Amino acid sequence: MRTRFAPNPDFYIHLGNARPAILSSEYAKMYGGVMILRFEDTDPKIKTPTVEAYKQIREDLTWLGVEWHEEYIQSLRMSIYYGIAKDLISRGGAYVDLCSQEDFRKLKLERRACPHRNADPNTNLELFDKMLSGHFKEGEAVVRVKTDLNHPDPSVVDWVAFRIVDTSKHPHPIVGDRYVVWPTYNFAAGVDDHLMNVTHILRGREHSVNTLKQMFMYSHMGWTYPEVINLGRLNLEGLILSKSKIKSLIKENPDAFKGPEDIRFGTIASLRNRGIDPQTIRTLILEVGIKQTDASISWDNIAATNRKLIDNFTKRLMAVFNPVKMVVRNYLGPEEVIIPYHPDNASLGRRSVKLSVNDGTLYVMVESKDVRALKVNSAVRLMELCNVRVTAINKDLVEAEFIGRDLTQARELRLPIIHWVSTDVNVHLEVLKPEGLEINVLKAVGEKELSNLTPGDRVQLVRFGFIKIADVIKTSTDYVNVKSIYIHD
RNA sequence: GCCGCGGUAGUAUAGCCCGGUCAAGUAUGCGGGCCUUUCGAGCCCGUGACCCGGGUUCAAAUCCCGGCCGCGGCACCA
Repeated sequence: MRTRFAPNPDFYIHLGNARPAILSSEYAKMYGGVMILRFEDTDPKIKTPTVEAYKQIREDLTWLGVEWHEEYIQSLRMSIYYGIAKDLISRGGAYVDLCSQEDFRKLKLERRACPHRNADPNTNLELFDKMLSGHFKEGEAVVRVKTDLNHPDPSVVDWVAFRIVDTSKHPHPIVGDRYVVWPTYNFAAGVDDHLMNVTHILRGREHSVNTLKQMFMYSHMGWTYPEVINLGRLNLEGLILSKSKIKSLIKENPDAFKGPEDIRFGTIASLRNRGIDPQTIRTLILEVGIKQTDASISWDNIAATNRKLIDNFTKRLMAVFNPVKMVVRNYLGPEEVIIPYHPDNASLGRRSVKLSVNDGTLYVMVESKDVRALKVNSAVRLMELCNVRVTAINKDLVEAEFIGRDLTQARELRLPIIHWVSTDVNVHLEVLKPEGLEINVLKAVGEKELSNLTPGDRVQLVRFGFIKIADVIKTSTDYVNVKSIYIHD
């Protein structure tokens, strides 16, 4: 079994592109076959490839865990295409058409042959050489593959295999202006699938007519067409995948977006920046499978899958978003507590949290949401620290008294367990949370330990959700600002 | 408009080819319980779907026809 993934290197790949890529590589792996990566960069003018895109696509695929065994770049295979073209012309399967586009269209709709269709192969070969030598300008000549003139779909009728592109005006990023005669997608892909012995093609449904077109060429050449599986579109709830939409958004609001990798988009780079694990994407795509129907993946599903993958290996820390001060009188605990990073995974280690204790009084910050649930005389457990009874609730201050440290006691009293942050020893935390095309910036006070993280680290903020550290800015010894991205609950 | 492909719970998917074992499985979501450093994870219980209408048949999610809805294609783009 030999499969291939064949992107146009004109932009970043997104979740939708990941579907054929992952399935192709997975099937090849499953049957001990070979997976091919082929860059289809034969349009220097309209979908102009960019040098960065080749690199970016390789990087994204590697990150996704897609392994390929062979790699090709079509713009470096031009002489192969020219050779096959000559063969095809000699066999009478293709001809050089000098009609204008409009004239040909009219004839085609009347199901009539254009005057060049019946020229003999030698004349066509000469004309093709003239094309190659630069005799014709853009639009003056094309090579057409002979098909059924009565085919119900007009686009299939004698489709274009080569056209002229003025590469002095539209240079190709890899081969510059070396060639002016460029194969179309159907010619180049069709030829390569045969020459590369591709056995199974997995591609989007939008290519279904192309299979039909290419089969005419295959029959002229006496080749057999590979198995084709058309895949439906993949949507990602709440995120923009469309290449053209992303491009125009960035163009219209250059300051609002980071680039194609902005966390509000559905590119692979975006998902990576967002903190989604590659295995999450693989799992979901394999779950969706090879159906022809469109599928839309919900963020809930992504979050659930991702959470399962990372939860056990992710440190848990505390941060308070709408801090309210709490004083705990008669405090009989230590001035420092050691808390494991994860209750079930001891290998993540432990950290020590310095408390603000003064004259037997403990000072902490708690979440205003939790304060609202409190009543005077009710009790609550400060997670991993101690149990307290509330004595007074003022606007900006909750007064309480220490009643013990025991977790068992808290269990018996069925106390709510809330998280907290030390009043003196803490850091500022910003969480960027994408909501559609907006980004909400949530501010919090977090425990000091957050400043020991490095960008890229993922942590769980207890009772809030998972975040990915973007930046740790230490402006002075006292003030640390940690910037992060919200991943999911 | 023409050509093609689809429509199973909120979402995604299994089953459809080879009709009965499907009073429809799984994941996620939602509700509840146990457990726990959490409104998380895990375990347990519950919730919820075959687009509509005809036909074939002893029997239809499954086969046939029509309708509706959705998607794709109709380029000298890929």
